[in-house]
Amino acid sequence: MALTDTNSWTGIREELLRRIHDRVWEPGAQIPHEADLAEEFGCARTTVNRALRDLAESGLVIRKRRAGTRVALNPPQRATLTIPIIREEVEALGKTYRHSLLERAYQPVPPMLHGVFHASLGEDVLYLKTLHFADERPYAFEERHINLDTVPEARQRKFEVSSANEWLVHNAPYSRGDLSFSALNANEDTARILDCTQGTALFAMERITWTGDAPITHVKLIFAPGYRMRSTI
Amino acid sequence: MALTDTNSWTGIREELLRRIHDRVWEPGAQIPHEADLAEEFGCARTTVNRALRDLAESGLVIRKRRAGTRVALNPPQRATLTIPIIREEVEALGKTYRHSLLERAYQPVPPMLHGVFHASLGEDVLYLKTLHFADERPYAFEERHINLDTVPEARQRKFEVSSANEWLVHNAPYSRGDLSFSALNANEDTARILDCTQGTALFAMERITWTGDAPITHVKLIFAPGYRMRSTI
DNA sequence: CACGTTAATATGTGCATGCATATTATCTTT
DNA sequence: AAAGATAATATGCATGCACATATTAACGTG
Repeated sequence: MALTDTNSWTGIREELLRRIHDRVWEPGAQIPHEADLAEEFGCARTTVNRALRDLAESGLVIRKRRAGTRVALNPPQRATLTIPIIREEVEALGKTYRHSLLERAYQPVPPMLHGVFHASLGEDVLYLKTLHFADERPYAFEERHINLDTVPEARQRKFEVSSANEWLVHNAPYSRGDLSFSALNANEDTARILDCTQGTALFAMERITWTGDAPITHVKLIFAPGYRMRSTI
Repeated sequence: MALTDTNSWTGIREELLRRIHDRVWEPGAQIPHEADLAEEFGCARTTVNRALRDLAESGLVIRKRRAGTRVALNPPQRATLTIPIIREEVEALGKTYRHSLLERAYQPVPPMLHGVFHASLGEDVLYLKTLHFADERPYAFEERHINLDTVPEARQRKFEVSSANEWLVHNAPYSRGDLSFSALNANEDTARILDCTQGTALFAMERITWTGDAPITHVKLIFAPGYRMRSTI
């Protein structure tokens, strides 16, 4: 038995992981209580708890009070992806970033968003169209709606120097958000803006952020051809 | 000062969050040490530690030994997305799932994967082409390479009844993986297979999983038109 | 003054313990 | 026997303490 260092919580986590991987404990099976494991590893229950909590967080085991801990039947395949600020993403590629504001207007809430941005908001929505460049080549096209009820200060901002994204990140922290990714064919407009041929498959990301119950902003980002969003599990 | 319940670690986390959101502590600024906070909240240092650890995990604060804790300058926008087993995803939509194995062959490692599946593997790679259906309509097209050095048992499997994905999830747990998403235009083959017109923008997901240093499998999933991958922040 | 050594300090983590809480099993009561 | 009250139990969480470790600041020596 290749013993890992079993008196650190990470060590214990590794050992538990090994037992799950090696099917010492089958999927769905119950594993010993914290107290027993603590005794086996010769450590405090707190330490085992820490390890189990961590495994539960990553979805590998399911814990319920009184019911005990069991190995997850279908270990959900979770990936955490970091959505960077576009400027940083571009600069990380070693390219110079620039953005240009194509349009800034006060618009009625588009029908698509009536469900989230309550229709009662009337005209109080700021609409922004921005193009992000990497080394002077179009990188992503952004359409954004900002809820002025939630973020009235946005009215004063031109968003010409610093992008709306960065400003909002720093000034209107959100508590939760919905995110979705899709593929779409470039229409005439986006093809022109992103400098590609019509019909090209483009990667799109849509996001709505909220603070509490109030929507802050809706963004749709359409990336230039060839974009890949990467992540690790 | 709207006081939250400050003698639970979650309560303390909320209060700290509030101070960050309300800019009591500006981005980049140092926040008091655990000991001071513990005294202020009248709780044990451990409890404050727990709260701070959690905030650090979600990227809102940066912690360094001796250097202290400071509010993150650019709170990274992290999203955890769960990659479901296709069958479950389809069934969750209330549709009936079916898959069909289009091809099963032992192939040399494709050049694209030489970097990961070491070329020395020679022919020991199982290649699978699978089509997943939802209510008898194509849902996703899957191309997969399985490293038979790592998972020799796969040689015995036909993968006609249970899909390779499910079998691998249960029989070859991975320790890490690379994931990427992109958009592509349907070529003649994929258009035929997914029953759409050539050129349609399709959402694709690529994934390589490893156990330790040994690659297990590479999958490329191309979804039928209209697919959206959703997540929450 | 440059550079390596040492001390101070903030977080990281372990331990023993006790109580809280959710959930299940068991024991009543009707 | 069905329904409701009660006890048992496994995890969740807080406490106080001690020591480990990384990092910075201060110090001292050539």
